[in-house]
Amino acid sequence: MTIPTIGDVARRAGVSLATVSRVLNNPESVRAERRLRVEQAIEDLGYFPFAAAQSLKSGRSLTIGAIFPRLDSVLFGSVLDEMQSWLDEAGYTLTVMTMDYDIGVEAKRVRQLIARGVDALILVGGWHAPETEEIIARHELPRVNVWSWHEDCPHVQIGFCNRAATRSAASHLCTLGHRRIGMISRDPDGNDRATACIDGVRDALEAADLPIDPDLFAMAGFGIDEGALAFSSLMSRTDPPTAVVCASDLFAFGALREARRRGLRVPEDVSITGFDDSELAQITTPALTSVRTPRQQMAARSAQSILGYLTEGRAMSSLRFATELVVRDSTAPPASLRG
Amino acid sequence: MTIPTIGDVARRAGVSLATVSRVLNNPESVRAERRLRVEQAIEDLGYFPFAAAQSLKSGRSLTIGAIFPRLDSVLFGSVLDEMQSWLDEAGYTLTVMTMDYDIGVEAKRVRQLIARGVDALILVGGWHAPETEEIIARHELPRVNVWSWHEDCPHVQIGFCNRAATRSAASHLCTLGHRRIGMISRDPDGNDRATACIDGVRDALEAADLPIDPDLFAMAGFGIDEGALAFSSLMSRTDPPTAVVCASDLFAFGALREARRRGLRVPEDVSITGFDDSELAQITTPALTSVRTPRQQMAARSAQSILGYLTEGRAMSSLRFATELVVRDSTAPPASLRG
DNA sequence: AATGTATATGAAAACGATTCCAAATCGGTC
DNA sequence: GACCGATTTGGAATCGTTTTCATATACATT
Repeated sequence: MTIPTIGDVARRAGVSLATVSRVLNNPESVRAERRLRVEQAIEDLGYFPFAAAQSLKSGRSLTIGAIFPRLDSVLFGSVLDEMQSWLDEAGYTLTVMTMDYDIGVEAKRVRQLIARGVDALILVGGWHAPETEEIIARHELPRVNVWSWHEDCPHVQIGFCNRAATRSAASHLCTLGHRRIGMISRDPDGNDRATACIDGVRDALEAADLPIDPDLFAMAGFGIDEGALAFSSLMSRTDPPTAVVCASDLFAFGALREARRRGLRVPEDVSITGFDDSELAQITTPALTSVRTPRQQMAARSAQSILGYLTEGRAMSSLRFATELVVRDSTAPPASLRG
Repeated sequence: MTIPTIGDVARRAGVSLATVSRVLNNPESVRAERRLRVEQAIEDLGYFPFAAAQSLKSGRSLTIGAIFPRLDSVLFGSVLDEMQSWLDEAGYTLTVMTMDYDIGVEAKRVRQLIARGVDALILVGGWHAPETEEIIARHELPRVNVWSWHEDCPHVQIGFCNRAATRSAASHLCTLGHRRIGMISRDPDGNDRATACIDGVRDALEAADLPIDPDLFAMAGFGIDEGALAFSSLMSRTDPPTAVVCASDLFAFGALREARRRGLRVPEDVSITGFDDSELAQITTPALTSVRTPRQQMAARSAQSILGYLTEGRAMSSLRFATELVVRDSTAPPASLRG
């Protein structure tokens, strides 16, 4: 029970190593009769090439590396599934790693992926550690930033404007008449999406001539529980907001849960908006007003872009998708404005 | 700007390749003075070993392969995060692939992972294609089946009894007085978890002396929408069930949504149970009665088990975790039994 | 049938690491 | 200071592929 190599195949088919390799990589260049013999031998032995050896010799691995904040989120999961399916057709494989919103960890992951010989890199967001940029540049690795879009970014980015996204949510609340608007976002440190989300809310407040109260900007790590906690701290203030913009649906779900626990009605007592428009946003009570982000498109286009470059040498280019506020039942005018 | 190899390091440090390799893999065997020189050279050049070459020569890749049905589910995502974090400490990396509930695709993935030289395999469930078993055996690859547990399984399995899990949900409904109980599950074909889930419901019905009506066992593919559809077909019958056991929380969420759309009250008009007890189960209205599955434990123990084997040669052993029915607000006695 | 061109094939040299084996160096003892 | 055993070191083979280059074969043309 030993594992067959290309040599075993060659011996069994009575040809040279080179011919077997050709049958594998460039079948038309081998005369039909021998090709069939080789194919039969491959079949008989159950042979398939050892990727490490291929990678060592050819310098490519048919593998794309992706580094995501985490996997335990429907958002990233569906994006990965979509990317996989595109890459699959072209014979490429995705290797996924996580960095838990820490660009230091990200740098380490990039190194691991490069050590593994990935042919391209997909990173989330536009801010990365200097070592990260340095090593990517040194290896001249194609890379795409997804999930964000900045005017002045020197790299290929396939994403959307997070700032415009939360701006639309906050503007919606302003238009409804809210004057004290809170926010729950991730730590903006080293996270361009969080930073942009916060800026978007400030934009809207400024445009509506509302004061910006730093105390109304709460931070949370990840997930429903942390969202609930942050919402709780916001609503415990002596002068709580009448509406809260959440930078993720999960935060909003947590806020919803905490509101119910406190006996606050949504949207009568407090309006809540989410971010991402996950499938779940439709099934909560009340259904969640949320910003729809172009996840499938980002996934598909970034995969296609990389494949185009890798297989046909086509230049990669940046792409900016629009977001859309999906208004449902979790937002309404503040109590003070209702009859 | 060229990528340094072990040879470049050796040249810069004025030592042989072998010495650099030793500094990397067995530092104590190199005298301090030279070791420092080598380490300095590694630092200067930003050198790190190319995994493909290491893997080719050493026969191991420090990589574990995992094949999951899909990634766009909080369930699998959190499990992967947990596994990653354990493996990480030991210097191992997880390569994740998906098979979309198709054991034929799974067989292809196994082959891809083996071609990539993974040191061990994590598979979901106990049923796999014959080629899958054959190739794993041939390569003598350590492997763990997670997510299910069968009395007679010849492989290492770290999971729980799916049959007992849905049995507990269905029994709960029987105890509440339901006599027409429906079910929404995945296609049992080639899926031992789905099969076991269905059997569990039948067990409970039999134990309660209730007839088994095949028409009340609906099938759905994946996700909220398909769950809604299946629920819809169940409730469109002339004699619809008064309670529905769902083999996944997502199906249950879909059922909840569809129930609301049809003006059915949950649990007054129909009871619904979920499966997995995802975080979201607490935030729906009504909160979902669901079977809690030991996802974190499965992840942690399977990672530990594999690491124990790989790094210390400890034998791997099977592990069976318990499940627990978490009763919330989506289940109640049927209308016929209430005042 | 001889020639020339185009196409198929094989031998052998890489790719970048690890590791066996033999040679060199070390430290301690007489 | 020479010798011994133990420890460090380097040379070279090797892992399984791909690919270049030279050679051999096929086919078309006269």
